[in-house]
Amino acid sequence: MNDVRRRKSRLKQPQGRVRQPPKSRDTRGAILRSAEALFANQGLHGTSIRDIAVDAGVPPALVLYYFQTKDDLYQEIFRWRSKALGELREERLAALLRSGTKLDLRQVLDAMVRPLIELRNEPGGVAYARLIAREVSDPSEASRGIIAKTLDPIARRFLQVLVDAVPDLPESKVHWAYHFLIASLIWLMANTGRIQRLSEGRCNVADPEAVIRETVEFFVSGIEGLRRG
Amino acid sequence: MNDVRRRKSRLKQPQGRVRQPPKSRDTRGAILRSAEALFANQGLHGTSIRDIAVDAGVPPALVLYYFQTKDDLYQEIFRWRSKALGELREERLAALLRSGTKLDLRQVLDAMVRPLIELRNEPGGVAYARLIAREVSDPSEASRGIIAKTLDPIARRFLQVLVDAVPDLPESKVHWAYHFLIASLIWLMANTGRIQRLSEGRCNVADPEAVIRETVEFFVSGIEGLRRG
DNA sequence: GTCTATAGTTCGATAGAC
DNA sequence: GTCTATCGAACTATAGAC
Repeated sequence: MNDVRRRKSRLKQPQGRVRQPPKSRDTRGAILRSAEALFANQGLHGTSIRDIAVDAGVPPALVLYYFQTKDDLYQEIFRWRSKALGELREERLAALLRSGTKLDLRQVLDAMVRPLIELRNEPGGVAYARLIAREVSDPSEASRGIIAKTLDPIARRFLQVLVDAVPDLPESKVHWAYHFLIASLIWLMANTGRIQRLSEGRCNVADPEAVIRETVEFFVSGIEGLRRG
Repeated sequence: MNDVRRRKSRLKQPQGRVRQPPKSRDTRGAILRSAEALFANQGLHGTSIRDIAVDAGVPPALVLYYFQTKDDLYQEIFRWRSKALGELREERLAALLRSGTKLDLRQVLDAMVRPLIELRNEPGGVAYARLIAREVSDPSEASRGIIAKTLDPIARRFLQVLVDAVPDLPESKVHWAYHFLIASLIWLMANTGRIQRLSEGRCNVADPEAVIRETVEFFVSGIEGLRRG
């Protein structure tokens, strides 16, 4: 008894103490951040617990003290990160729906694109974006269910808003356009350096505003073009 | 002496025999095909030599008899497959340039899209497409150099043809459009099932002709739309 | 909470019989 | 060419001292 498995209690941190000392050197956070960066760049199977421990500056056993298994750690990164991003995206979507009956295509696309591209402006955001891109592109991700839980619900709602924003276009066309946009966002989030390499600087991938502008502009153009027939 | 490392000689197969018997049960090919499928679905690090051996129905030692290391096997898949695909794409590109001075945007995009989507029509093509998508999306692929060697050269030439086909559009806009198209192709090649899931059948991903038609149509629309300003 | 030490497994790769 | 057997290293995870 006194089972090792009950670790949910640690979610409310110091627990037996009302006020923690100078900030006890956030070990759990350090592990999460190291894991995120390494998983993003080398993948789940390409990263060992030792890699993470070394990067975080802790012994390997401590990694499994905070997160019971490697897979739990992997999942926890998404639980940890997806909350803020999900809420931001919900907010943008709600703002769209609040703004009256007339849905502006450009605004819809901006609301879809901006939160994902602006991930890079926050610490660790580049790694998290890359991790999402990796997970959503992995044919074997279904068993983990991360995408189905964190991304699919809001994706469906954006998709519906997009359909409503272009009522005179057949639904299937809107769906295709949506998936081309999703693909482009994933590609931008993976950010492997190939765009920079092939475009030889003509595409300023480093500037988030430029990326958002070009992306929205192109997909507005594509969708509006389909409307005109 | 009698070094184990000189295996290049096996590239010209039976070697000491002018005519092989009934077709000696192509072991090397079976290993390549199993490896391709497993690497495509589970990744390089997610697949073990034992996995491959079991799938191919041979003992693990035989895998490393034909391919000296796991990484060599991985590389060899691309050397083996990329030849035919590369030549097909070169052909399409050459046909474009032969057809006179006036480059038709729709034909250029078709030449880019079709060979990659039609990969699925050949045996093992789905797995190879998925493998390309995985490799090109991996931030750590640079060390292997596979993309730089097999994909980048022809990508640059298609990019140039596309620029020439839309002379009245700023180069940077053409580059952005090109990368959005590449992203969409990668996403279609990865084929994780998410398009099918989110579109609930409205996008017929299973039909190659439909995929090509929708893709070319949308990107023609996007690029033509930008021209009109 | 943090650490050392290590159990138990699986890995890539090799040796050598046939 | 094909096989069995196995080495040494790396892996995930656990035990237990502090």
